[in-house]
Amino acid sequence: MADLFAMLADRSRLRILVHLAERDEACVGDLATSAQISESAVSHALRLLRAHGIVETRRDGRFVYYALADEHVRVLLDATITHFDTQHQ
Amino acid sequence: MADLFAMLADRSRLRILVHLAERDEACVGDLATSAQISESAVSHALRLLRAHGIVETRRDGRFVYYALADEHVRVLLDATITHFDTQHQ
DNA sequence: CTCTCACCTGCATATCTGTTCAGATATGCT
DNA sequence: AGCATATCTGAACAGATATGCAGGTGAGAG
Repeated sequence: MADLFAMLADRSRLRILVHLAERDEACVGDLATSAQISESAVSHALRLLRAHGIVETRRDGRFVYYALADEHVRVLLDATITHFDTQHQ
Repeated sequence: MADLFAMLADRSRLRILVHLAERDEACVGDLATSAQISESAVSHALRLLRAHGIVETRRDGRFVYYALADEHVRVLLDATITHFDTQHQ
């Protein structure tokens, strides 16, 4: 349980996950540009997320598409986002 | 947002928070024994949680009672707990 | 086969984090 | 005031973590 939260406790990973929650799936390069992180860092981050079962991959030619593996993470993110929206005006 | 998750990303703090979620409030010594952490570590943990607005304090004589500052954290914990219950049988 | 593109991986490093220890502070009691 | 209890604090150490770099892999195009 702490492990799950630990995966959400990093700005880069959070950005990636929020982008994935919005788009259903995305490839590494897109995530790197939209989240403003180097491709290497994105790759490292995705590896961790994948190892923890938070995202899953689909290969299509040269591209690897990542998506949330589990609706629960989306729910958790949504809940937290709306909390912050209502909390800080 | 990452900061909130970071506070939940530690076994000791999680234990403390779960105990607080069950009991409404508790003093440092009780949390130390029930969560099986040294009083010093509990104190450090509670200081962080307090600094992040996750718990709040009430002094009563020599005792300091801690409680969840915000229903949202309880909701988040409950949601995650039930998720893990349904996930792993 | 070679080249390019998209992505991955190991290493090094700098930074952060949690815990313990020792000592400080605060409160109540006699 | 002196003492005991409850909690706090700062320093220090060990372990974890995120990032950039340099090179490696896999897949399609020419």
